[in-house]
Amino acid sequence: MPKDRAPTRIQKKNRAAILNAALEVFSAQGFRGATVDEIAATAGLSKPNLLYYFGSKEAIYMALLEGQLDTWLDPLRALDPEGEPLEQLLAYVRRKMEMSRDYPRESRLFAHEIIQGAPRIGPVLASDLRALVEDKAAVIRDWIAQGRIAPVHPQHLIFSIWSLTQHYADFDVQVRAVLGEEDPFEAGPDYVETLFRRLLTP
Amino acid sequence: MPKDRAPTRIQKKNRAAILNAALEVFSAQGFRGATVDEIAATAGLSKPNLLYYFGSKEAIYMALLEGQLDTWLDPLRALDPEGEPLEQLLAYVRRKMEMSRDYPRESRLFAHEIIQGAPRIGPVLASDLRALVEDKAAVIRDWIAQGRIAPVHPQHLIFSIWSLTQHYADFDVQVRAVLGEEDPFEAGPDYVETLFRRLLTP
DNA sequence: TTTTAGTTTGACCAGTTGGTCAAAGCGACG
DNA sequence: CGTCGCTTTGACCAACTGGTCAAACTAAAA
Repeated sequence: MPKDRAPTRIQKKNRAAILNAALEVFSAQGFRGATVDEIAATAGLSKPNLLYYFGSKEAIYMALLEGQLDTWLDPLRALDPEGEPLEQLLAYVRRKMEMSRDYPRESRLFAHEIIQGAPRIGPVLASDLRALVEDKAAVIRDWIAQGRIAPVHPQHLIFSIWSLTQHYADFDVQVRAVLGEEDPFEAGPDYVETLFRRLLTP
Repeated sequence: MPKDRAPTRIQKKNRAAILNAALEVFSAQGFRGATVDEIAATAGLSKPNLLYYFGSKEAIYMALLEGQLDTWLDPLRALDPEGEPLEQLLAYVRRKMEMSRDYPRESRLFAHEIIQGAPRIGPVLASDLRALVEDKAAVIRDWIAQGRIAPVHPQHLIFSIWSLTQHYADFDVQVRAVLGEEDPFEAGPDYVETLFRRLLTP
């Protein structure tokens, strides 16, 4: 393993390649379904070489999850208490929908982890995620109190945004199987936006 | 393995125990994460004994998926073209919500399978599921044409019902982590029903 | 061109896992 | 009670998997 100096050019390149390969494999197979060999092959490295950069399968997985967590949470963080309520919420919905379209692997990575009971990321959910959601829920409650959006349960509103948007990434095969030729992202974003507009318009 | 006669009393009991144990384990760990040993232990049998009833891990899994598929689809099948549109759709939503509360393991079993790209159940999705959804989509289109519910994309409507309701089963840990003490099924069903009522009321 | 630090790999290992098999155990019927 | 077919299991195996290690190799500083 490299010293704790500034990372080499090679280190940067290989770490990035490994994390990308790991995202590919973990998001498709889950933690247990993935093999170190497959990740190494996808990254174009030998297994021992991969383990030279990340000490264990677990270490790769954790680095990946942690690295992706912010990307995951940023759109919600961006919800602006000072903005126009409906516009803010619909922007969040739209952003999540784009992420499902453009970064489905990231979504599936978390989906795998959470369905299995979040054995590794559970604590973060109960602390960071919960705090963030509570914070934004307060904002939503204010908006409701001011009569600027229709009254809804804030947390469940957020759940519904997550579930509706991430469904298009996590259950992609099913969605496509049902739609056949039609691209899910043709009518999907409009449908979802309309849904929340009708729900939230006072 | 037993002959092809009528199943013995013991056969019935053990097959049922195995399928229940398999549901427990597969729904928590996914196909690859589950081990035959663990399923056998959960069922209270030795591994060779379990494999006496189901020839392979794959066979248990397939039997489980196929056996559960109807339970899975029945609520949608029950959507009555002759009924009152909004009432029919909300009844479907309510039913799915109850299933998420009462049978979360079944929901997670399918969630695992589909997130991984439906490697074993894919064909069924593209044939049976697609046909059923197309059938019900036609009914919904009629209702819309008659002005009895608001105009929405029928398939995406169905996706949204699936995603919203199943979210409470599949992402249970996350939902509970965010809500803390509050039971998800306290406000959840009302929230979801309101959402669809506002969306669909013409 | 040395030297040194960082990089890569073939060979190997121990634990796990799906699956087999012969032999022993057991229930029910004549 | 004895037999016959279903049931159960201990012992075992081959393949796979995460991880180790010493030795070979390479980039780049001295």
